[in-house]
Amino acid sequence: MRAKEISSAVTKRLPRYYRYLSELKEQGAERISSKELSERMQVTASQIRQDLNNFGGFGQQGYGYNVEHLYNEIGKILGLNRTRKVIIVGAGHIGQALANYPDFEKRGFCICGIFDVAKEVVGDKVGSLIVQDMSRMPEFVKKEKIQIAILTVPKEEAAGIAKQLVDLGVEGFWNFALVDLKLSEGVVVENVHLEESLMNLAYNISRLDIVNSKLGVDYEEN
Amino acid sequence: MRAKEISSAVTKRLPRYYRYLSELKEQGAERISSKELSERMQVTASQIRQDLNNFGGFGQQGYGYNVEHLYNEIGKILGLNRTRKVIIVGAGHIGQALANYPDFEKRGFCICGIFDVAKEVVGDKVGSLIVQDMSRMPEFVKKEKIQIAILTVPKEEAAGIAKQLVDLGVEGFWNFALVDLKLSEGVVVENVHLEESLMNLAYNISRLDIVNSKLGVDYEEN
DNA sequence: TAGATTGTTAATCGATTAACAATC
DNA sequence: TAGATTGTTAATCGATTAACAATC
Repeated sequence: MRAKEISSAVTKRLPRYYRYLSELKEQGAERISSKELSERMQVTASQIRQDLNNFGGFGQQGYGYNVEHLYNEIGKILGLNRTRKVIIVGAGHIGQALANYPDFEKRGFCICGIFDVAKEVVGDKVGSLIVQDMSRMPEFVKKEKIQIAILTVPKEEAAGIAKQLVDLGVEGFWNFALVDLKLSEGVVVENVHLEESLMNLAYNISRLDIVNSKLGVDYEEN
Repeated sequence: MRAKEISSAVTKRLPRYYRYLSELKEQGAERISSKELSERMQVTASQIRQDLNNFGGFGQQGYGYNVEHLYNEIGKILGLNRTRKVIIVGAGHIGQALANYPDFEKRGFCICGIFDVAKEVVGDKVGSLIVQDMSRMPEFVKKEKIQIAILTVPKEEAAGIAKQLVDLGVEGFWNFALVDLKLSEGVVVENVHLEESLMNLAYNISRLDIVNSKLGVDYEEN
């Protein structure tokens, strides 16, 4: 495998391809052309072919792509064939909701612990887990060789906890805390900043309101 | 206000500016230059000035930007000064977690109802709300003039419910269901596709693993 | 006034789309 | 073989960065 970087513009589209292929598979489709897929996904066929060719020539001229094969290949590219050990740090509402999310295992993510500082929740059952006290986290992470941490702690705590976890060997974070974690080079952070997503919605709704209130009124091109 | 479209590459960065300005405000900063902000945010000063100038000349030569003023202006651009009525559809784990999320009000989002089909949860208290039966949703949406719906329902249900809500006057969706909603022109959809985010994390961790296992081994530039 | 920093134009860079020869 | 559709190169488009005159 070569060291060529593939742009994140491309790689961020892979999960969506994967999802559409999964649907096609369920529907019993055997093959799909970039053209037909492009119509379903509302992107250009050109983009699909370009994207896929970053990873290999999965298609065949005159035929298109074999659905099952392409699905499996993208799964491998995404690393969904491996198993990874995960803990959840922060057993608040979001942390608990994620702990109950059933599809982690399907993607190779094995949630094997959940931690919190609050005495009120320590000992509670969440999904199939028992909330443990935060003080037990370091030993657990080391012993179980935890690779990924889901951070659902207040933003003030996030940076400190993340740093500690990196020292304990954690390589990746699914970060729900509203801070930009600045960690060392070889650590992966995937942010889920719900509040920013919500503001995006607010912005787009506002713009819509303006357009609506303008309908029929002057439309100056200047 | 003119009809000029501002690219989403720009508008998606606004919430992050807003967040950094909020922090600066808390820290008591009165003014900030694009250069200093660029260092904090790890973007170029040029980009900051370009982005802001899409909306107006908020700065002053030789001085920079007034923190409080810029914060307020971006808040207005994002439409955070208005109040919007919101319902949550789907009182599963995520729906309940969001209902308990305290910061909605701060951003002008007033959660005034939560609905589900499951008899087991109807009547339960969630945050300050009582889960209502789905059958009562249409009347509620119309009477309360609900503008936004948060969709936390299974992906199979999402499209149908969204369509129904649009007919009832809903203008925007915060969509947590893993489907691409295809709705009419003037409807806003902001997706939170957690599973796709997770796959992104998986991809980046896999790449990291490959790099690590290669360290010290041959590094062919071809 | 001199120094700082913006707003804005021009240059560069990267991503998307179009086109088509290769080939199943 | 003829038709379909890929893989890939070239053209276009858009976004980012650099540069600098304007000005506080």
